[in-house]
Amino acid sequence: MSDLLAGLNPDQFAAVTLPSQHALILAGAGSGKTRVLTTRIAWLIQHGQANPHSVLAVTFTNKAAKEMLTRLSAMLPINTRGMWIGTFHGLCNRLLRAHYREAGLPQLFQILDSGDQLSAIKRLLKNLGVDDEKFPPRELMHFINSHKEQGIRAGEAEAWDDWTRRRVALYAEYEAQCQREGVVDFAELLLRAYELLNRNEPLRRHYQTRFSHILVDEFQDTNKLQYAWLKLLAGRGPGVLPADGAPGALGAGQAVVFAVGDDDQSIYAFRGAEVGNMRDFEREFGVLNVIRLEQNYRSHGNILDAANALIAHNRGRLGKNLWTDAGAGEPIRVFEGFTDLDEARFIVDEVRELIRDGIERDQIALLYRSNAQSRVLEHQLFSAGVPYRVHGGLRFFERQEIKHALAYLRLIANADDDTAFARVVNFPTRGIGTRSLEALQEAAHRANSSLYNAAASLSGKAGTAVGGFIRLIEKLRSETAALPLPEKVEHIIDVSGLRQHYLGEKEGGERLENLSELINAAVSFLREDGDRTAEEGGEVAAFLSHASLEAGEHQAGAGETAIQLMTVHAAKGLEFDAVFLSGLEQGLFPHENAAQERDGLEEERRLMYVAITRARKRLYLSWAQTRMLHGQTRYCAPSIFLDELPVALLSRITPVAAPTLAYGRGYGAGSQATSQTSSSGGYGQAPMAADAYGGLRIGQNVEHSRFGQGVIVAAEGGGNDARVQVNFGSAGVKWLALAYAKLTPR
DNA sequence: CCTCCGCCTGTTTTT
DNA sequence: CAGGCGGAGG
Repeated sequence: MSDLLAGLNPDQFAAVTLPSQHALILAGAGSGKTRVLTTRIAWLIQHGQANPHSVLAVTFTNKAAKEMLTRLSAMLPINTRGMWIGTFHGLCNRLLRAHYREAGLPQLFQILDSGDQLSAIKRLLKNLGVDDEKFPPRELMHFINSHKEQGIRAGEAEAWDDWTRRRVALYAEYEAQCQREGVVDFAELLLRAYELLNRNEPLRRHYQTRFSHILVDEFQDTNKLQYAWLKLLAGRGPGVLPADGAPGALGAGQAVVFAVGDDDQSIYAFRGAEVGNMRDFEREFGVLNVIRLEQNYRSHGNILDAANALIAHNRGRLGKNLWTDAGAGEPIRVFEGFTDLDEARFIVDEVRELIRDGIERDQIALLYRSNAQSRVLEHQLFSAGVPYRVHGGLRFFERQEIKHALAYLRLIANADDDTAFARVVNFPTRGIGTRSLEALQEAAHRANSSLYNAAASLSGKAGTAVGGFIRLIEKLRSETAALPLPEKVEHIIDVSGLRQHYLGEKEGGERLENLSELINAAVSFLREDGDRTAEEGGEVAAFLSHASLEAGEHQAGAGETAIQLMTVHAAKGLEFDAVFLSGLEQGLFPHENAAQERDGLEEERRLMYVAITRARKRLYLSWAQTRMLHGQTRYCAPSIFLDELPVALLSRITPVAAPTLAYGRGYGAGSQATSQTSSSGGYGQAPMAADAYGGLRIGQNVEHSRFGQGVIVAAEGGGNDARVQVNFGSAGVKWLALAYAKLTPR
């Protein structure tokens, strides 16, 4: 226990052992952030400055929270259960479950994930007869969520035009619908918890007194509401500032806030994150201690130098320069492909080479800006027989068969949950079509009741299909009432007809497996989080929260080790021995849509910074002169980010064209870097890649989409600047840059 | 009620 | 190019 601090560098040591004052830790990529955070908690407890009960630590992802708990229990012989360590959403859920009455919610309120929220909005628009052309559900959802994330209720929202006035009205209707159904969306979870504490003084006092230390991970990703929530809990909210207000002074019922973040890794502005919270925090809390963790334990020097040089182009940074004593390492390899296919082939060739050299497959990552780019890479990996795993995409608890099964569970727990009702009232089909559903909606709307209640009172008449459904739900409710959770789930899958339905489906095999997996998930939930069930209103409610709040990434990906494919966003927080970053083209990375946004380019640059700093030993950057996008060929210029990297750190390993072409030399801009070329043959110095530019050479007949047939008469330049002179006969003689013009050999 | 066809629209994503 | 969604037809 006493060696808690062993092995910490001076800055880490200083951060961990800070006196009980607000602190901001600027933790660079790979600087041991999580370690500092957890050791700080352990140190506070060990030194009697806090007890486990009085610590609140908040993260953004379940993974980070879990990691913190694991490390903490390895450091201290304490029971981490019951400690308030979790995600913003998880902790708010906990708060609302404990005080559901005060928060104005039913005990078994359900959490809507984004898919549920979208269907709830669609249903609302339909009920109100609103034209969804004029009010696209997705847009409305964004409108509502961004208001909630700013802490703005429908009643307080500003409207400056008719359209917005209407949207505000719909926001209000949506709030009413959720309230009636007893459901809460993600943003609502935070806003409700905030309002609960803000309005209920005794409760606020209670928690302010209870938590003496608040620790925040990834502070740069907090939005306005999350920051306000933190201020409230820390006793810094409106009306609770100490009378003297001295900087850094702590009044009674105030907590010490220890915030860890990296402004250079702020990549979620598009969903409301405010980097400005870091500056505000420093000012509003009178932070006396700002500590920079700049020693990087992850990457070799060249990689770090590149990252530093790149991010230096951003303005208004808090300032930080990463360094390492690991040595310069290899140069960064830059590859320029003729097409996206060339690029993918190169990457897969290199990957195989790395594997042959003994690098573990799961230590190799293929990163890209947008998901659409994974396709070519996947195709090449597949043909080469290299096992790979794509991150992102559909998660376990988001699969339709899982959502269906859970909807039955939800409906049994809370009959007012119209989202759940609408999802399964006719699934598996039981003859309840659009007509009957519309009648139900109508009746429910008129009686201001839930669909379920409307259905129950309507179906009294005859042996209708709707009546059958109601009886099914009643039957399920009574039959499963006494069963433990996993058996409940199993019984529901059987009796609802879901199993039968998927048995009869051609492609139903995987879905059936997933349904069995759901039963397993219920078993392991009870085993791992069984202690949560009491405070959250029983097994079912706790399991349903778990399903909504933890999408269940861990369910997939077991088995053999594989190459990791993911977006740069998804790679944040991870590290790999070798990283390939592809698609470094203007319009793709930086993405063209970013240009429209305020400081969009800077956010893209931070994204690039995140990508670079994922690599430990080897980093590849690549781009393609032409790329298939949306079904047509795009001519691409290299990303400006490539120009922002010091040439001396780079080694160009672009295929050299046939010797007959003049531009076949001089790619290695960095002199000593050039000597270290790719380990796989075929690229680099040897002139063997004659067809790398599609077999172009002087005298070659080519075709151009606008100028028609022609013949290459001269060539000059290299890399991005490679140009050829083509005689198009009647269309004239033209110089064409290979980076832009598409020439097909004939 | 289900299925098929054609249109349309394509960032990033955790909770 | 592709997948998702909505409308029309069986």
